[in-house]
Amino acid sequence: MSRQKELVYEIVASTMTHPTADRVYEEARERMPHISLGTVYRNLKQLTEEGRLLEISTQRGPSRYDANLEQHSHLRCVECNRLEDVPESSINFDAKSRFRNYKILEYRLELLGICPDCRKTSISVN
Amino acid sequence: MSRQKELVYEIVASTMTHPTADRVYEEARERMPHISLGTVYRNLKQLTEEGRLLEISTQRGPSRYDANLEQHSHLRCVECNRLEDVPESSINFDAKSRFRNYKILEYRLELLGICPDCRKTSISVN
DNA sequence: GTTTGTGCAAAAGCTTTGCACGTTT
DNA sequence: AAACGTGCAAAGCTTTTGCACAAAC
Repeated sequence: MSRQKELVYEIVASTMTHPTADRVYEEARERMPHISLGTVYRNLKQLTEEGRLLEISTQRGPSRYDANLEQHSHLRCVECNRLEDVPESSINFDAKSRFRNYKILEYRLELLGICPDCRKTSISVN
Repeated sequence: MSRQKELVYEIVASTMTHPTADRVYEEARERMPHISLGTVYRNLKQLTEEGRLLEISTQRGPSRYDANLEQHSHLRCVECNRLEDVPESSINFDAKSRFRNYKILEYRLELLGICPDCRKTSISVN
């Protein structure tokens, strides 16, 4: 585990905002000015493959990364793109193991909505 | 509604495979050889905004399009990338309208699994 | 004739990759 | 010195966009 990889992991793990690769890059440069974007992508990919991070591809924009490995869902505000965790316990879903002869490995639920802050400032949406 | 737009819609609506933009383009060219990829993208986007199509962005690869407007989920095979519909009735989910002070507009559930065909040919996965 | 949509090609956004070099063992 | 990871830059893939022209009204 190189210093760069460690830094990338630490940044994702210490952030609540599910940062994009680019955001991780920005933060990483503050502590390691010569790190490259390619290295950030490489390490994010490796960490994801090793199961230490989760890649979240939402309906819009670049992938975001998450160090919370528990099964949970995400709630994205369609206006500001903020991404929040939703714990598994809030969801009631049964076809976890098998469905239509597929072997289910995992499921991804994305809720799309307007967050409290954006609801305040938008008139039309209730 | 231009002839191109009509064709794009018709191709998506008549296909069960949730085609990508590129796939729609390939099919469209068979019937309208001078149609451009840009036009396909433009029309897919418009049709989506008009609510006549659904854009499905899966965990991997380009967006795919769906003319089935009923609330339903998708089941993607992580091996062959095949994408199948899952009817709403198979899923039990309550936080449809409000959650954590968000206004929920819609939710997206992506199931990841191995389809029957791929399970046959892969030894390790059961 | 004005509006609208098209084809084409260039650009933009996100991600991966080739390569030479530096580090680690 | 072999194996591995990096920085950099180029390339790749998906999608959007500017523009001149064509089609529709």
